[in-house]
Amino acid sequence: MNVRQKKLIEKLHKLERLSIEEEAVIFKVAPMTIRRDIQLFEKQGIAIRTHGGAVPRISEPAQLFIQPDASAAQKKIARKALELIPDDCNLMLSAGTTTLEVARQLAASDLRICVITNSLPVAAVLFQTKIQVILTGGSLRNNSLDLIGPVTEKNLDEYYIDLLITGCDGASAEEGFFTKDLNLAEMEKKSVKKSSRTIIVTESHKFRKPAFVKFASMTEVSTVITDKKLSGEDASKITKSGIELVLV
Amino acid sequence: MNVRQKKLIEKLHKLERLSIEEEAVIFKVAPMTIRRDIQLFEKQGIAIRTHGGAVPRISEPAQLFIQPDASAAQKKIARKALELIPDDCNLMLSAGTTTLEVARQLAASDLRICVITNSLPVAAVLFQTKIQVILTGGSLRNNSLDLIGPVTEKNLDEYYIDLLITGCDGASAEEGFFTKDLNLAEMEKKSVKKSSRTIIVTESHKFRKPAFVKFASMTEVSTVITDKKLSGEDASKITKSGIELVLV
DNA sequence: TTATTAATGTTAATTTGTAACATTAATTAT
DNA sequence: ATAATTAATGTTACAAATTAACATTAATAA
Repeated sequence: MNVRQKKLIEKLHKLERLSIEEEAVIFKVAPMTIRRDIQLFEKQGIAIRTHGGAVPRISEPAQLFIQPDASAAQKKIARKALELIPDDCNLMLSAGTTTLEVARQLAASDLRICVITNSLPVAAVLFQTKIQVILTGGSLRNNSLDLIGPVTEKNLDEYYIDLLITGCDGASAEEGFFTKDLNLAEMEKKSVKKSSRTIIVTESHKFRKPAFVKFASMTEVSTVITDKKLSGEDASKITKSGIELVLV
Repeated sequence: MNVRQKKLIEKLHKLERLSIEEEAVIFKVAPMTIRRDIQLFEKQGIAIRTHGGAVPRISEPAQLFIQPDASAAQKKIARKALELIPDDCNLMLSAGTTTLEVARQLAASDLRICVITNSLPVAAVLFQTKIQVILTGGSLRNNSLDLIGPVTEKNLDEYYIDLLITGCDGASAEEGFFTKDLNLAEMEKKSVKKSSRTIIVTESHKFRKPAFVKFASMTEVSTVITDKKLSGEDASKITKSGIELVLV
């Protein structure tokens, strides 16, 4: 491994793309030499060759943090949620795809707040932004990148929470909000009780499938943000119980 | 966005590579069509074009979890550390590049243990393995992916720890082990005191630069694993104070 | 139905990649 | 130190992939 190759690898580690033509000029060697370097890096699993260059190859643990992009509806819901977050507050963001989208938009916003979360993807998105991130401790679930268990709940006692933003696996205009996991429900229950205000962010189709365990009744939440496809019947039920309903 | 394009994106989301030739056959279209699809995906930031195809583009939060590969010495040290981990124990793995390498090797091992850590990369590496992962809560540091602070320390009280494996920023055969960060030192002190045994894993060059804050004196640790470049003088000092020294 | 637009296919020219061999630089043995 | 050997780099001709321009087909609107 020579100096040129080390410098090229350094660039890859900095997540830079390599252009064969450019690097050949920089190092004053034939393009073929850079090409051979890049072939070596690909064999070593460091790079992926592109047409005319190479890009860094991301290692496996990092790939676990890839979360699918949010739907258009989720993006709109998240944008609306952001408007309801006061500056300089303690926000609890629980795990979920819609809440992750809230985190993404928070990362790009000017809000200076403190976010408490049990979701590793949320923490990852907010890492190295203006936002202070606090992770609840606890057991890492084997199927999703979030923390649950008695210690997670105990951790919540350490903080004052102004606002909770959470999603749900299922919902009902009469009953309230549901999740599929019993342990997760316990954690959500505690969060709802602890925080001064609760905003539910969820796509409207969740209202057509109540899930396993209830973690909050409708009257326990302050605001529900969902999309316009919500049935008129459900909408009126929610508003009648005095809950703020925002349709996007 | 048509059906073909949706299916191609699905593949990318599953982290699969696309081959223009293959996909052209699968969807019974001209290679040019697939090429155009892939051009679109690149514009959207979903894919990176390679020579003859495309690979999924990893999103930014995931990229934060990329940690440089361990050195040859670190790999050897980690391998030795693994031999000293009993099956069915509670292991505390603190944050650091050498401990991360221990985690990588643990992930590939047959050990069935529970790992408590304050490092997000360690948690990521051990995610979805046989190993149960517990994260301490606390504040996410802005420069490194680990958790520190009073709540982190309080979290440690919740667990019994058989063995602590940790690295250091600096070391001295007389004084003991050091770290650069005051808050981190507090956390490390507590870990050392809590755990029945402590193994230090560190490259020998750390013995030539004592760092800022001491978190453990030499007699508080059980074993030191380092490379053979350790000076004979340091080696004899360590063994004379009754500490097990393993040179790899 | 026809006009218009969008999507896909086809082709030739360009660029990039490969493989084989030539040349130079670096090691090793003598 | 010099020759022999090996490794690294350069050069060339050829193969493959990409691009760009235009032709064709399918889809949509007038």
